[in-house]
Amino acid sequence: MQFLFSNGHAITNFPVRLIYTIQEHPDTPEGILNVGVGAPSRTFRKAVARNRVKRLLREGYRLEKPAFEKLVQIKNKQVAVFFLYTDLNVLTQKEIQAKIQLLLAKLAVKINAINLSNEVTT
RNA sequence: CUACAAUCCCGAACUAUCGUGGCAAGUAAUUGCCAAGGAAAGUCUGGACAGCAUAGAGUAACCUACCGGUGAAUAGCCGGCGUCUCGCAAGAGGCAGAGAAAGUGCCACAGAAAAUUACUACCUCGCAAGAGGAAAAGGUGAAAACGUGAGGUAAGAGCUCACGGAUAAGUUGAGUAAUCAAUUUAUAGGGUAAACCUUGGGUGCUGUAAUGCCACGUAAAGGAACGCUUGAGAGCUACUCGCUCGAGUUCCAGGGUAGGCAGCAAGACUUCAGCAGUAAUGUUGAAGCUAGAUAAAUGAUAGUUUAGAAACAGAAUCCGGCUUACGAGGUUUGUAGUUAC
RNA sequence: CGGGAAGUAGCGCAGGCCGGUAGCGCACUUGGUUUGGGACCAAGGGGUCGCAGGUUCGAAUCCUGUCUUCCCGA
Repeated sequence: MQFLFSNGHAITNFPVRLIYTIQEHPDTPEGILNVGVGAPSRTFRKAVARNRVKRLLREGYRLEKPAFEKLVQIKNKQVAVFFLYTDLNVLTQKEIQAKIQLLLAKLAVKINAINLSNEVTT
């Protein structure tokens, strides 16, 4: 967690903010994908609202998961991703899903780019 | 009928697809079962449970305050007594409901005076100034030394008497008791104890990140101060005395770890029915097993039912109570308005 | 899970222990000063003390409950 937040890069599609790190797969039995979701207690004071936002983010990721997971597997990377919700107004499930889809597409582009540059240097 | 306030009930169900946490079975794939609330909230309280302490004395601090019952316990609940407010009444609601006759303090402004009072007025003496008596009348104030009438007196006064009211103590009767009724005696002291305080009763301290066990790792090194029987420091948990232990203690800079298991889910348990009790509640029988995570689990989509599905809101050791928040519909009660008879 | 503090004028704070008159600074309004503005001088307006209930003759102050905000320990 600490490594992710201090060294990770961020992409924002308001109000969803995605923080990520990409590393070579270390050949450990740990998973290749580590995912978390968060809603700050400073914006959402009530526990019910925090849970609601986290569930929506989780659901949105779940629906977009299969394609993204396949890509990471092919490229043989270890990716850590954290979704943060930064606005007070809660959007509907469909809007959040669309935003997450866009974010993951951007991230996929970055993963491909890293792979290419690595191939060039080697 | 409408609006508002209070009161109690309820806090959606089902199907399909995908997904989350736990438990059980299985080598595994997988399958089956269970999965937030009436307040889970606030943390205002009472306990359970756990650890530490448990020679003693004194002081302080805190809590509590009509009676009986209930219950593990309580500042809860039920019933009663007293008292206050509202009301014509019936009745409804509130009460921190011991002591002001142990002591100290305070009572703005007004008023002569705010507690052993005397301005005007009254009476006696005196030409007057003044001295003495008395506390009825006036006015001020939230509050001015029991109220009415008669006697009495220089004028007056519970000074005396009659009736009535208040407080305290005693006796008799009713009641488990608080208390009530009757009666006798005494008293005349204004309020404030949610001012200090006094009296009766009670209270060890800390909290599940408690606590126990397992695993892993470092620095058992360095610097400073005090001390080693001429006693540093520690314990008896706020303090003092006293008692006991006692050779290390405290600080600085720096280093290491931040994992797991138990605690932790069958209980003052839930539902239904009977019985006892005015009630709170108790008891008997039957049936049931009903969350257990550790960044922290219940969601998404589509459809059906329904008059409607919208509010407040998410367990973290567990129970009892209190308080606060809350949609729609319904129950009961009150207030206001309108319409009809 | 446990402990504590605050709420008073548009803003920042006193007053609270020991009850009776709510005040200070900045800001605001008016007037003066200046050619004009700022600064300065003088005068003035504005709050019923977070909310509800109680004690008292009387409550910002005392007591109880409640709401909101903030801080601390592990």
